[in-house]
Amino acid sequence: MQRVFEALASPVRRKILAYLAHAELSAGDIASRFEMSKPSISQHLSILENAGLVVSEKRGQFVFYRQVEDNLANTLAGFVQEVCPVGRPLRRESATLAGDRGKGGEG
Amino acid sequence: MQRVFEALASPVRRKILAYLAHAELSAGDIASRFEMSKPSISQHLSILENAGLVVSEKRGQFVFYRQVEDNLANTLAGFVQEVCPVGRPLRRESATLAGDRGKGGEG
DNA sequence: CCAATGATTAGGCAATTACCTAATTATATC
DNA sequence: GATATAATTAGGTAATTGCCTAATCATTGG
Repeated sequence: MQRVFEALASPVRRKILAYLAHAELSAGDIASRFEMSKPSISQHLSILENAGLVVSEKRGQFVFYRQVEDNLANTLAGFVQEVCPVGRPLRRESATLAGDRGKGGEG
Repeated sequence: MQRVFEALASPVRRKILAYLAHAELSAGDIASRFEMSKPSISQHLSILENAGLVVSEKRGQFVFYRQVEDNLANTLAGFVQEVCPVGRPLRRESATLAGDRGKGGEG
């Protein structure tokens, strides 16, 4: 949990997570989206991986990164439950999402 | 949002938020719960306040702090929506909370 | 006004973070 | 094996963070 919040404290790392929201990307793909050296991005990726927010898989020359879906949402949801006085906003959020069930799909 | 995540990166600050989940406390009340100098706690409190997560109110000699309830949950919920692939865990969370409605109470 | 209490501001220091370049490791291709 | 490409590791530096003590500001009460 500490590692998750440390990881999220960086704008670069949050942006990486956003990139990985919809697609798996190689380290180079990610680095090319930032004006920053590849080693720096590699470091950011390892911080995200140590936090359990992403996993990497080597295929050939490339290392692909993807999100570990459950960890981020679960960690934040758990934290909110613990620290928020009542969790009213989350409940409101819940109502909305609950209303969606049956329209979208669970997975 | 950057300030919120920066604020949450510190264990001390998260613990302060937890203390403020159920009660309003003075700066001294909070400081007494940590093995840390009052000025340091004061600094942590100002970081939380600048992030919009708490507000302070001076009454007599004392400065009382309390959570700004909506901001934390809303910020995190918004972030999860943006960055999580599908939001499945949040949906599951939702189902639970939705099931609670009618039993507990909305406020 | 003067002393006591609560809290913040100021100033300084150690540890950490974030970045860079250079070097290394691993894979693919010839 | 030699070369090119992808990625990480190593090493170094500037900026930031986190903590402390001392000093200051504000309020209460004799």
